Amino acid sequence: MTPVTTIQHLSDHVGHDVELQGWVYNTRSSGKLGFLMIRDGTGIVQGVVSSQGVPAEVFAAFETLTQESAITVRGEVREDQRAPGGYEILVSDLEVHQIAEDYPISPKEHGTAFLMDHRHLWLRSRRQHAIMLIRHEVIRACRDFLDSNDFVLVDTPIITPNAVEGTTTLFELEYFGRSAYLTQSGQLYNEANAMALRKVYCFGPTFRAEKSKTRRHLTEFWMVEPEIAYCDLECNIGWAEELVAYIVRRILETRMEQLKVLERDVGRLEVIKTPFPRVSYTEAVDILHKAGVEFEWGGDFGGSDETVISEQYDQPLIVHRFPAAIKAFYMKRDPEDERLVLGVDILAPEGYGEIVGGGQREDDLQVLVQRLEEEDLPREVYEWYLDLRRFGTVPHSGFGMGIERVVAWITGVQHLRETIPYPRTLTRLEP
RNA sequence: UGGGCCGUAGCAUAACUGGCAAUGCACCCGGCUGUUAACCGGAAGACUGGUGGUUCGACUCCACCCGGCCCAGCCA
Repeated sequence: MTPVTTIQHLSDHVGHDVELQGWVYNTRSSGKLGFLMIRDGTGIVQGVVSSQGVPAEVFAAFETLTQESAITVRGEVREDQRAPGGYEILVSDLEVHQIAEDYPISPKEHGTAFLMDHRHLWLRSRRQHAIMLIRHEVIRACRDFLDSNDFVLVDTPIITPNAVEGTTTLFELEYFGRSAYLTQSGQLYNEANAMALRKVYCFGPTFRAEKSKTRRHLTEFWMVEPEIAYCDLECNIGWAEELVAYIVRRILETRMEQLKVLERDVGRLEVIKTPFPRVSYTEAVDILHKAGVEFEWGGDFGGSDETVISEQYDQPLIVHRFPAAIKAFYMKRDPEDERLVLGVDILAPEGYGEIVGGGQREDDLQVLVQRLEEEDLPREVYEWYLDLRRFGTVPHSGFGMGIERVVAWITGVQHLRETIPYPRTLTRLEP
């Protein structure tokens, strides 16, 4: 009985017969010598089919194979310098489960619109496979880091009755005769959960109906949001930078092969270490001025501003203490400067933009009520949230980290749409 | 929602100043016992996104429509 294995474990079987279950990635042939690239979901390996070494019907079966046909092959694992990857299978038996019809994605170049229309098939390609493995590892690293530091996963609702930040566009849905919205952040619920369980996080999909058409935006994306009771801005920054550094370290430890497939310059990742450089918003404005960028204190940074600022460093950059006017109502005022709030963003290097946003929350009932009024937000729907300031209010902080932006930065891909299996954007709902 | 660009064979591109729509890949047929996105030979495949206009003649110029991409705003 030939043991079944997977391509990622082939090196354990050199010199022995194995069985692989997979799909045809590509075929080549030199007359009576056939080369068969086999893909099995864990990797790609070359199979060699010799007309002299196999029964005639096996070689005939090889000749019928098309791209993405489903097959089982058996044969001896060999180490061979001529094989891509260094290992190959000397095929002795080939079982065809299905001959695939004309596969739309050829090994040559395609446009992104075409590939996105075939996203369900594009995921089989080497590059997308590598991105998905890294995405998985980024998510696992987030969970491992938080779990091992005594954070409790407490889920927050996807369907919500009102906006977290009134101004942002929400996806509205009909909920048994009344309006409801898809969540754009679990934060307000996180704050309640932190008062119950001290250190918590939520991890789930987030929805923004913004009409943004840039490579940095999706309408549906995944976010991990930690929230910590008895934690000020400094404490919050510490958690955020340790999380980011942990993720980078983990990917370098476990996914070097995938980073190679993506031709990522890993030197840019290997230098990442805490503490990250910090600048206040006001210092960041100075950086812009010194770089010759026209920018008025009080405004929000645009994508190109962020790039100019973060390019001064080879580390993720922590920007803190923003003007209150450009941040949400729940951000705590800076006791040392009333114009500012205790917010923090982390900008990824190499122009990948904001990967983390958060801050210390306003814990004073009167100030919070006043901020709601200033923002013209309906107080009734926030009554439960205000309860958190009536019953044992304490300093607390939290942040959200966008998974796709982190994956884009680590993998070095240009567009967020390749970092999620089925991207949802302004112009794309299928497949 | 503004600004810019683009729609040509299944895919990726070309066609100069308005004059017979071309090349590569994929598919099909044939050749090749070490290929590396193999290679060599052959065949097939297009009302050039839509509607109208200018012209002897439109892939090419003009108007409108449809679809997409990039940039900006907003954000993670």
